[in-house]
Amino acid sequence: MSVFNHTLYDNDDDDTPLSFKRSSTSRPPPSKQEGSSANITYVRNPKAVASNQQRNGINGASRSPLPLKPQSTGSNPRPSGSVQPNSSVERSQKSNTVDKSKLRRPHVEGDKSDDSDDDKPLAFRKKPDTKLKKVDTGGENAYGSEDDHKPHGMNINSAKVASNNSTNKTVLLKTAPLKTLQPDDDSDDDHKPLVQRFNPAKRASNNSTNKPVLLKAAHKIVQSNDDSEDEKPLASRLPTNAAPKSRASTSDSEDEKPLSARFSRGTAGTSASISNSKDKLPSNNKGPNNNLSAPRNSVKRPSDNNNQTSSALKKAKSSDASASGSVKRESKDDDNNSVPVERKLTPGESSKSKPPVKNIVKKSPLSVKKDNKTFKTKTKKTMKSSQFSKSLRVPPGSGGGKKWSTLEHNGVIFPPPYNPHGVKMLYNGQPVELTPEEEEVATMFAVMKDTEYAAKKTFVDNFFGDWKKILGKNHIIKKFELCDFTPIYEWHLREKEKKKQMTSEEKKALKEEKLKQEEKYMWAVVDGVREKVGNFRVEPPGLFRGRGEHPKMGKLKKRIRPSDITINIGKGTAVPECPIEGESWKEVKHDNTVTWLAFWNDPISQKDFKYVFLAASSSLKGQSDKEKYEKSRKLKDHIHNIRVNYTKDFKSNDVSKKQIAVATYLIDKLALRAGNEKDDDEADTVGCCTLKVDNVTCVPPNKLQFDFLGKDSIRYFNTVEVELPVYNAIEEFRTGKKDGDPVFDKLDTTKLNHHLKDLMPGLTAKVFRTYNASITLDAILHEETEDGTLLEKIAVYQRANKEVAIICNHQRAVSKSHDTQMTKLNEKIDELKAQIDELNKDLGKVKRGKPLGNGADGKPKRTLAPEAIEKKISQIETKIEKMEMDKKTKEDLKTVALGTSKINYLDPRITVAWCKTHEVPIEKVFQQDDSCEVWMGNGCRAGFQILRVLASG
DNA sequence: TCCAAGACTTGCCCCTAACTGA
DNA sequence: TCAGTTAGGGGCAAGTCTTGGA
Repeated sequence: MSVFNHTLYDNDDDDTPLSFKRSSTSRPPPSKQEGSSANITYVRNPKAVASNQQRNGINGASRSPLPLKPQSTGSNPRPSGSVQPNSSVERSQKSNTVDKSKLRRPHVEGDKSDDSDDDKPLAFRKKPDTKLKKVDTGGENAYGSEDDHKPHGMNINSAKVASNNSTNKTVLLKTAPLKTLQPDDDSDDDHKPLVQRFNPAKRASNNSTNKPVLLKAAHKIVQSNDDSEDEKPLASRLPTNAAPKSRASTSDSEDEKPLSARFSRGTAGTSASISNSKDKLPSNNKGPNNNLSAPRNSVKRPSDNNNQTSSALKKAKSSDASASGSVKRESKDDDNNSVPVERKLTPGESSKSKPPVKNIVKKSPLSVKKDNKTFKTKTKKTMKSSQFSKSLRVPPGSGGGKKWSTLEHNGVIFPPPYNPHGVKMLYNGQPVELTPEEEEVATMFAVMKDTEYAAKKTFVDNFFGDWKKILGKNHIIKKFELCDFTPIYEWHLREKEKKKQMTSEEKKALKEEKLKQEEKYMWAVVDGVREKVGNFRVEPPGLFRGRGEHPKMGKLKKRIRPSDITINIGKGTAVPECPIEGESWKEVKHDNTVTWLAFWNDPISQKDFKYVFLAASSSLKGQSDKEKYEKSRKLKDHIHNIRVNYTKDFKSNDVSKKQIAVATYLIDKLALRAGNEKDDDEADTVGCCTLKVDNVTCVPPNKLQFDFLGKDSIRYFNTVEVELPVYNAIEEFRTGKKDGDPVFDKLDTTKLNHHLKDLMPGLTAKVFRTYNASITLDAILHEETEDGTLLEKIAVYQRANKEVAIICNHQRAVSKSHDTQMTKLNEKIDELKAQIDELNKDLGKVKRGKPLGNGADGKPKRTLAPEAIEKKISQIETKIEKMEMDKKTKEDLKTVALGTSKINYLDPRITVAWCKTHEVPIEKVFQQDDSCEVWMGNGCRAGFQILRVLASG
């Protein structure tokens, strides 16, 4: 049965019916969409429609409570001096302007039902009223906006935005008080995600301007003057939608630039900030992992019985006794009851005989003390601190609810023991005899010879320190400088080559053998349903590859043994047999309040754990995702009040309040992460709450330049125009502090989230990211999809996906073959152009009745009719056009990682609705997973699971 | 209330199978 | 058919956020 006919949402946790509705005037949705009320309906709700109808003017700004700040005017939104096309990348990008015409843009029609920008992605808030055609159903979209949800802050003059197209643009994020909203006010910006606050049309045309920057901490310093967009953080590229022409334009108004553009540019040019930032590396520089030629698992170890039980290992959970008993090293008697999980149920069987998955999140009356206690506490807290006390639901993953009733699995599989190769490394020019254990670690380092890690002092020092412990005090090897790992490295290369040279039959046989060994570990049975296990393989030993400037990089990750591992299994279910003879699990638990199947302490950081969970396609994960997106969707009902609230507090005399307000503003508008405190033994990265004085620069009159290393040491560099009170507040927070001091000294994520929960139950900082990402997708799809070819529609989706990735600053390293590919494309295009020139000459000759002469091969050319030659020319021109498009897409996306946002941030219901409305086969967007027998597969863990969970109900 | 443990989610890169075009 | 390209899965690091104990 088609997914579309399923009730996608039961909304049991929602007071209102799903309102991700949408209609399309141009193309009525297939009748099947209009199923029973039980079926999901992606239709705009009447209310939203009404509000849209109130819109007037092309500029959505008309409704905005606060007029957008006078940003630059004119058609050339490009901020002056913002972009400095110094880098080759930037130059190339400029030359490769995107043919935005390929992307359908919405007509500016007054029919847009919902004008509230609050419901739109930030980037779009500024957008004029590119009205999207209302879908026939007139329902609201997934994050459908309602009048009362309109944003009041961050409004950007859409007109101005529209004119923006330059790459370096500052974003004006205004927060206007709600009260200022007027019926006709176009200030949709407040309700829209940042990206959307800009003119979509412009955005569309601006794609080319957005250039990715992948700057990892580990990289080399980026030249401050380098304006290559590639070297700029994605954030800086936000909605720079400058149409090609606008690029040329010289408007200096940063205000008219899309958020993304606002960041790096204006200031980007200012090298000072760049150079100051830690380790800013050119985008070309790959992360530390680049160039790793050695297979991670290539290093093996002798199967000695080092029972290095880590006494230091901490207990996973002290209280789990509640929901489940904890049994240390359960006797093997239990094993007798075990029947291999994989044999117990086939997918088909399981679904027939087992309880519906949807029940798993229900709190079981049988839950133990812990559950009760947790629940009580939660209730108390909620009632006490939140006006939304009615919502007491325990979120999945919070540890408070029963996650399953029965759980069976076969444990984990260990990497094979190390197999010594016997190749001797050199020390001081002399071959050295190493024991297998010593050789194993030496090999771990040797295979990383051509990676960036090998050149890092921290990495080398940590490796050598740990290796020396194994070598012992009396070993001949004393100094790293005298070590020559080349022989081992060369052996490794030979092994790699051998593997490469294997015939496909040999490879296939190996693969099958591996599959055979792993099959039993791949599946678990949860409440009678066979589910895939995610990471059932225990991590092999190796050298820790921390990202950025991680102080522990290079340290030895010791081999994990059964005695390090705690197993979680259903009570009364056979305990998985320990796969290593003579050894046993550290502990066996029966905790049904958690979803992990096993865990061990992280060998690098003993206080952390490594868990074995079910795969992303499992019901548990799906349910969790569903709740995540529901929470995000609910935010739209609160976003207006939240914005009013924090806008009010910008000028509060209470510094704590003021800091919460400003931080919330930044998280809302810039999709920053919360920014938890970090230990000294972690890479020095920050998020919103942990921003340091030197991470934010005030650029008069009201711009803020952010330059910091965020998660994974990815650089966030963005210059954004903010409301004056925010600017003033940041200036105030920085006053009297020195570099390295926290900007928000009265704030941490706990306080911030506590405050957010008062505004909406379950609201935390990260929900804003999901909200803005999904609403951005929704808005772009809604506004830019028009009738057209399938390819054109998919291009719109990809563009939307890209916008989200830019908002979230999801970057990737430029692929090693990028330059080669571009060169080849250029050569091909040149070649085709030459062919056209030749054909044009031939055409002239033919028309004049002259002979064509000989071709390049020396043979006489075949005479063709003029029509035939013209047809040929036309075909080649089409080909060139396509190649130019490919080239541009490649360049545009070379540093943008689309996958992360697609998997983690985009509410799949929006995609489903869009596909359904516009007749796009879902598999064009999400890979089908046959094993799951559902149209939406692993490519979208959320989508798949949501549908699966709901379908099961 | 604070803080660390604990339990997840998010995120980037590598590898490889599948796809594409010559 | 084959080489080059793309996209998804796997791996594992690095975040967020809740819980529970002192």
